[in-house]
Amino acid sequence: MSIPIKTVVPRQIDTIKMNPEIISLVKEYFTELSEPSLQEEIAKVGVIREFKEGEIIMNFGSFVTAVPLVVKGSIKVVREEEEDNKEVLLYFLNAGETCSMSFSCCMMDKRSDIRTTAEDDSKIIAIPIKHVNDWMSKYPSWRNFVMRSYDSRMQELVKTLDSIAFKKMDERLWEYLLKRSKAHHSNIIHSTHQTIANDLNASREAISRLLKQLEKKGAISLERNKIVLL
DNA sequence: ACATTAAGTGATT
DNA sequence: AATCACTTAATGT
Repeated sequence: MSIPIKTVVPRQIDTIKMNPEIISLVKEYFTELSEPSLQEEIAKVGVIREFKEGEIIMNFGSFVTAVPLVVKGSIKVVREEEEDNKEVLLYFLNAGETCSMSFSCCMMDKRSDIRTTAEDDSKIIAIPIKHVNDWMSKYPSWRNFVMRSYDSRMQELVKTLDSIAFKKMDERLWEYLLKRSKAHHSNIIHSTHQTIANDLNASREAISRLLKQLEKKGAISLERNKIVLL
């Protein structure tokens, strides 16, 4: 049988289709981006991408080609210490948020210092970087949005910094658990003690013991691969 | 039933 | 609090 070769339909430049799904997602999760013309542009150039739980979205060293607007799920942002292969958990990105690191990477045209993985099944609107810059001068709300996400991310980082510097492991663990349950909108956390230990740069045994204490206090209950906050 | 992986324990530094 | 050297428990094949 012969299959007719499909010719590429030439696309009119001035009438790129808007993706209506993107418009409604922006309206729902990024209310700050209120200018209709901005929303339209996002709907034209944005691409919806979905990631399965555990999937690596961006690895170290790769060039950042798009800025993500997270609309569903949770994304884990991690930095690696070159020397001894250790990871530092920077933060989780949830719906309605964006990655400040990607802004700076794309504006400096730098390779990524970080790795992002889908903590949950996640969905993002990917904005190709060339627009990210254009919109900075074109749309005040976009500029504010970028600035504000820098600011809140900075605060977040300062918090984790002094958590590491001044807090004991048990407090850090508790904060970590709260953060994760919040990110998943669920008080059930699916994770091994080993993974938690890696995120907090602690040993597995230490985490196991601290979790046991929390269980005794009645704050959580433990099962294999599962922690339930009470 | 057996192998593999996760979690628990105690001793040592 | 880390590391080691186990043990025990849960799960996958």
